[in-house]
Amino acid sequence: MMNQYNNALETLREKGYRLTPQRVMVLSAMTKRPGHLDVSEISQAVYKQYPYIDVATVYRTLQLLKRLHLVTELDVGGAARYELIDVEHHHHMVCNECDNAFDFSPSYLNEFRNTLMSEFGFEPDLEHFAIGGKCAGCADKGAGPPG
Amino acid sequence: MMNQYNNALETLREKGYRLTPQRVMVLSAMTKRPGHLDVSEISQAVYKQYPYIDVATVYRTLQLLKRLHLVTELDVGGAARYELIDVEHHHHMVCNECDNAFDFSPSYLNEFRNTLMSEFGFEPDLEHFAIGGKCAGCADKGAGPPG
DNA sequence: CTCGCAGTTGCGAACCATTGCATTTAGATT
DNA sequence: AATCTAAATGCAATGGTTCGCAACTGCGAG
Repeated sequence: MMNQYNNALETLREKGYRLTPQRVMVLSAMTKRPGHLDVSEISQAVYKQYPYIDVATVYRTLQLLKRLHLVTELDVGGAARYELIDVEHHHHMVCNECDNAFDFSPSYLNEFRNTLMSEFGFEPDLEHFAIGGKCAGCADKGAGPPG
Repeated sequence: MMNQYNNALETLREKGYRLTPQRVMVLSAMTKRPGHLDVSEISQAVYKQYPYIDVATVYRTLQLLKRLHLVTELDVGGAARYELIDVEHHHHMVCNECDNAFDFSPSYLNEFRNTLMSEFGFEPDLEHFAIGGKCAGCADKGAGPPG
């Protein structure tokens, strides 16, 4: 069975990127603790194995993995969060109130994508797609006035 | 005629927010120089009138205006850029290659919004909406391997 | 016109993320 | 196993943005 971890390592190797211990540890940490992790969570996990890794390296590794479509980045609210891409990959709705993230299928965006491409020749990057809003659980509060 | 500047001031007042000189100057600067401005551009413009305003205040003002839907924020690539909301308001496609921003009408998102709401009860915040991608002018380059 | 106070500002520090550069190293070659 | 070199790391510095808190002020009440 070809899991996300091995798939990621294989992809790196076959694209000519080095399999450094740092990269392996980042991937390993993300595999052991799946979900939407921020950089400090990933770093903490790696520190347990190897306390000397630099944050810059973690950031650079995540950027690389993002460029190769091996992780997705969630940019809504506070520190960015990362997640290994599922085989069955999906997008995110992030609630501005409770900060929970929900998944939705890329198919919902198909019509939108097609329109942008045919009308403007603009090819939207829907790999890294997240949308903010208010989830079903959170009632109407909004940006209230001060008084 | 009720322009964006006066409309913004009026909205602030009627929601109970104070019309401080700093806020007025930020709005004035954005009115005089319309388009997608980053914080340093806005600050520079304000400095000409009043050199002692703090960047934090500019940021806080822009956050407030954003919450009130008086400006839109563009978060793609480098420093965030802000723009007074047009009466005929629109969204942005930002090219990841050349960094240019193009507008598109909210109507393109209607179907998408409706689907999210009916399927998940999730109300997407499409006021602050920007999408990255590759514009018609920029050819295929992509994330190439190192060698 | 003065008073009072919640809303704001300025300042400094903190935080998240990125970058330049010297040093180290993965992995191919011999 | 020793060598080589482009790629990657660590470190320190930088840039963009946010936050805590004390001082200040817009504006409504008296």
